[in-house]
Amino acid sequence: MQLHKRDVVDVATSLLDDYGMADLSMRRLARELNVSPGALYWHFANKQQLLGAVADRVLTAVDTASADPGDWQLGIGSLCTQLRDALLSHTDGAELVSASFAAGQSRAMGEVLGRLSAAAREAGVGSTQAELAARTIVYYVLGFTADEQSRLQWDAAGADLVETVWDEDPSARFAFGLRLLISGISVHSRSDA
Amino acid sequence: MQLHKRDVVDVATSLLDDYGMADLSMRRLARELNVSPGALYWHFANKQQLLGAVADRVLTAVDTASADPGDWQLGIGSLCTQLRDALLSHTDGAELVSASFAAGQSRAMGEVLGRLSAAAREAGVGSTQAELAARTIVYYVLGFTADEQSRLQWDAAGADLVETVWDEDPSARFAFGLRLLISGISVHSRSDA
DNA sequence: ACCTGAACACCGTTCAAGT
DNA sequence: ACCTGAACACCGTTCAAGT
Repeated sequence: MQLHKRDVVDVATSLLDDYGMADLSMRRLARELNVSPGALYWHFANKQQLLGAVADRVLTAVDTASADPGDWQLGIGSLCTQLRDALLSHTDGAELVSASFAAGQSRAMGEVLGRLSAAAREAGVGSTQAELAARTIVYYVLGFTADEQSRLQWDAAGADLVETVWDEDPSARFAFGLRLLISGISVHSRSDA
Repeated sequence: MQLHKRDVVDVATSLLDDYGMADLSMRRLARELNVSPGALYWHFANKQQLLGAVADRVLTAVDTASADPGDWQLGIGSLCTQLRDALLSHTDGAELVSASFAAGQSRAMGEVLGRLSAAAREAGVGSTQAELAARTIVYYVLGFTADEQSRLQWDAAGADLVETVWDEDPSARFAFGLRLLISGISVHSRSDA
């Protein structure tokens, strides 16, 4: 039967979950799909584009279209929490989405950025600065979660008992950084431009 | 004559500057040094460790030991500006340092983190939160600069005229995000813990 | 239109053996 | 102690040729 983009992304995602990014190669993916490596290049221009599609699949768990909550601080908080949860629910999820975002291959991250900008404008900052604030938040969420996930996966792999202060209540730690950013936005929404 | 770590890092850095991360391979590096690939593994455990050494070389331009300026906001600002400048002065510098930082292979980034924590404590936040604030700043600087650099390199390579709002005064844009974070730290340094 | 086969030009890492 | 040679087990991508 025919190979469809959907099947490719499905299998790629399960490969990611089971073995991580290092083992998510075009050749291995083709093997798993029982096609030749070249077949993938009929459906995707290159590996980056394929990874972008997998990133967008991971991000389907993030609701980027829900009605505005009216409270911008809450809006940012819940969106970022959803984003972090989505990344943590796949092996190397943060690394994958970071790379795809950096390469400009994730449509979904574009939407996240849009929602965050909207929230910042709602807070009362100008639209140029709202875009900047949104990006700052994204850098934080991706950086924090990639860090968290690499530690999680590191001491899930045998290296027990190394749990430092880092492993205690990551959600609270995550929320703290977010509060820092939200406070910053608050400050810049009144008085000075 | 003998191969020393210093020579390896020297040549690796010039390879990075001339061809970028994608072409900084162990085999290519060995070729350039007129040794066999295996020789590198006498001096470095693996590629990650070697890249960490190159990252630390890039970061020698960042002064992590200067006397405290007394003004923590200025201290954070100048350190981050130095960091960004250092990254921008090597091809794929931000990507390299990001990866090495994530892999825990950069001694220098550890020192940057320490200096930022100290500045946050000086601002009046608790030491646990100071560590978090420092990481948040690092995620921002690395994320912003990697983004900036990839755009710079992209439209240095032929794709002219695509200059959007992104390319106008990146330094001012960088400073804005930094101000956001510094404001956030200010807020959390008084009243609430 | 969609895929195979086979090639091209590479990788990182290991390790017996040499000096 | 330090390095070579050669191997192992892979990569991403292209493209004529097949159906």
